[in-house]
Amino acid sequence: MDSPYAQVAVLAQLGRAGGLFTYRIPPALQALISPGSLVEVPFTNRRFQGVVCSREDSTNLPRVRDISTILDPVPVLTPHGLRLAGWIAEYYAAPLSDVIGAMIPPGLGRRSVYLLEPGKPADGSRLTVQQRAVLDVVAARGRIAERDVARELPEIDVEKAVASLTRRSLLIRSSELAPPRVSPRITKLISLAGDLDSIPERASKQRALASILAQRGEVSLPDLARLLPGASATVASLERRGMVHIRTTEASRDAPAARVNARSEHLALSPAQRAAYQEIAAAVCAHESRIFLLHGVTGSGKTEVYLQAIDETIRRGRQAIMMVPEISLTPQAVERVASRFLGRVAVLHSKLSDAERLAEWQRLRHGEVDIVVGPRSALFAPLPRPGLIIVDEEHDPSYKQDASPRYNARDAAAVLGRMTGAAVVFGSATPDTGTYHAAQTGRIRLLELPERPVWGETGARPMPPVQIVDMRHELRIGNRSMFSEPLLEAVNDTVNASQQSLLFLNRRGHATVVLCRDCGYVVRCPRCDIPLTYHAAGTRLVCHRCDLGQQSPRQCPACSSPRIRYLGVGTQRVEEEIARHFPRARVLRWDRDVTGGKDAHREILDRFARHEADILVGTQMIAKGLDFPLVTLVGVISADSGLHLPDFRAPERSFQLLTQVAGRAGRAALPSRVIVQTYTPDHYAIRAAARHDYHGFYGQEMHFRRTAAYPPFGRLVRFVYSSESETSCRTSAANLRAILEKAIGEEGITADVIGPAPCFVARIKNRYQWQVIVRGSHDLHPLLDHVPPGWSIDVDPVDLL
DNA sequence: AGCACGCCGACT
DNA sequence: GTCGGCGTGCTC
Repeated sequence: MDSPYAQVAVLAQLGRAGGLFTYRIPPALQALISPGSLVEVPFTNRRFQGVVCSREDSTNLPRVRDISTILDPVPVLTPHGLRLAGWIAEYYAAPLSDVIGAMIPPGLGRRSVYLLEPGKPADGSRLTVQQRAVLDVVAARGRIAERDVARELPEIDVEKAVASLTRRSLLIRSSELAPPRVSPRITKLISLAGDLDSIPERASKQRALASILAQRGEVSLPDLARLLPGASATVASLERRGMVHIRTTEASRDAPAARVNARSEHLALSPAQRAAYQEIAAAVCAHESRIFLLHGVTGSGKTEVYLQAIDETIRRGRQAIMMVPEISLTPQAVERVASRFLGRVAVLHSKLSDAERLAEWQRLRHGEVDIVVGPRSALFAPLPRPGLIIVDEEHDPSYKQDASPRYNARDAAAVLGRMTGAAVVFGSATPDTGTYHAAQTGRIRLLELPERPVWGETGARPMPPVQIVDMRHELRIGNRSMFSEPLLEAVNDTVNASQQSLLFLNRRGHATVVLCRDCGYVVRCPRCDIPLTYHAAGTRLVCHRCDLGQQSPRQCPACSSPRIRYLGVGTQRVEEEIARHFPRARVLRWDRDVTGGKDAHREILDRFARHEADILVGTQMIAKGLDFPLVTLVGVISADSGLHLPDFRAPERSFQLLTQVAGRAGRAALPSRVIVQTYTPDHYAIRAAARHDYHGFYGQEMHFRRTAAYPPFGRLVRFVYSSESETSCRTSAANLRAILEKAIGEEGITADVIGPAPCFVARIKNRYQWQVIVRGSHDLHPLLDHVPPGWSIDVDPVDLL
């Protein structure tokens, strides 16, 4: 235990070499430091945070510096967390320090603080007035945050003075553990305190606000602001008149859980659900790290199986992780967990501030909650004894992180399960073909829920029939609109029946291409080369890759023709057109362009759920996990978008998306249907989705994958090079190909090299992207050591775009 | 990330 | 002849 050295993963982007450095543990810290400890270490003239990975008896390095301090008495990584980090770093060829950086919450320190270097007084040095002033402030305060110095000395260029001082070691820059400064979210609640009629006629805004209050009673300020822009100023005026009463409350930051006011009870399980539950529960009880694939059609009640398995886990004193693809898109599933296990759930969602995230992390670490729900990072929750790890919608590509470390949280979950003896459940209606293949070959246990169970008195809920509409036929009969006759009729019937429709389109905005009718010029993003998309709001063109916006041209930039045409459709255009066809129907749109406050997305869904609209138009965001009982029609405007992308998984993604969207229909007892518009009605992915036939699709897809040696019959590694110079991409890529071919020979691996070629996304923000892909039947890791720096390495890529 | 060392154009 | 560009490489 008294090994004098430690390997420390330094939490700074220190290029390659894994970011691991050896430090001496000073005697005073000997008893305090163990693997997983968060420490501060000197690094050149600065200090960084680092995590101790191991203790060492000796070192042969000529110069080893001392660990400065220990920042937290409790290790920030559990032993199994450290082992998981090691596996991820190795398997995904990422620096260990990057992996550990991703595993501990941001906001765990990283706050820049200055302090005087001990034993290096400033006196002998020549200092500018500015530098002197900065030193004085730091000396007076001891440790002080950079921004606080700037605040105290507004007239001084603090950054410049500090740069000079740190260069001479008169000041050193270090970081300190930021205390979780979770300031309470104060909400003002406004109510009417006087007589509405005493407000003068001409203060119309005040009268309007007061009448809202008269109608609704107490209303929160944010809610008022939504109803009446500029409400806070109006409230202030009313307050001066003594017309309103203002009460402040501390809103809970535990938003999703807090919204749930009633604890829900377990539902009765169908025989298939019960069988699945019992196998999972048995594995949990036996501390057996089995992996299950819970394959259940949409609406088959996978969530209820998860919930009861979680219950079993926590009753046995272990903890559960439930991963969901993207939390803002699956509010309903999250709320079910929160309401079933009131007060025992930490919800990690993307909108948490650093301080909030840290607070949730601390709650988990201190054992205050034993269930964590969140996106892929939930896998890193600091749980002492995980007993169950659920990966909901396991096929979802968002489980793969698209920046270093490029890990797949689903596959890492399996590894963590093995390390901790936790049961792992992958759930999906449309499993990843690789996962299903593993289940077929017995490497993981397959649990099937083939039917939608009957709950309560509502009767059977069959899968809705899917009608494929051939849009080529619609063109032939003279219908050039985006809606086929059958779809229009169906929407009409649904509106008339006071039921709801979902219209799905895989594309935001208004028109997809802005084109000159005379010369064919297409307006493109100057940085990414892709056509810009027309958004009706503000007549702006937006790049869907880099978000750059510009005005739509009045005339062609190339030939000055005024004949500008807008081709293709997006959600905004569908929304407008549908409103034109059905003027009496109430239409809502839900996509990434939805603006407004934090809860704007949620509000749209809530309004739709309360039947405040008849038709919801959306992108693939509406495909996931939503459950609206009144939805009896799902329309897919164009099933083809995405199907023809240059990626071998395009059919699989299309099949999954269509199946998921279709699954939004018929969640309750009402008869429902799905209409799919397509120009390729005979494509096997579309036909299989229309039949709700996963196994049929799987069979065809496996045949193709085997022939092409693609996963799961082969392994892939993708290498991407990015540079402002296309030439440098080209030469680097050619060089990499040669290196890889040589390495394949040397290592005796069966593999081939695909490329080099520009990525499908050929340019992003002025940087060209080139890729080289290796496809092989062996483990390809031995090749990775040969790859020169500058290449991003993606092991098991989820797309090749 | 910084900051060094190290080879090629415009200046006292 | 030097000052300075940022291209590779190292930091325990």
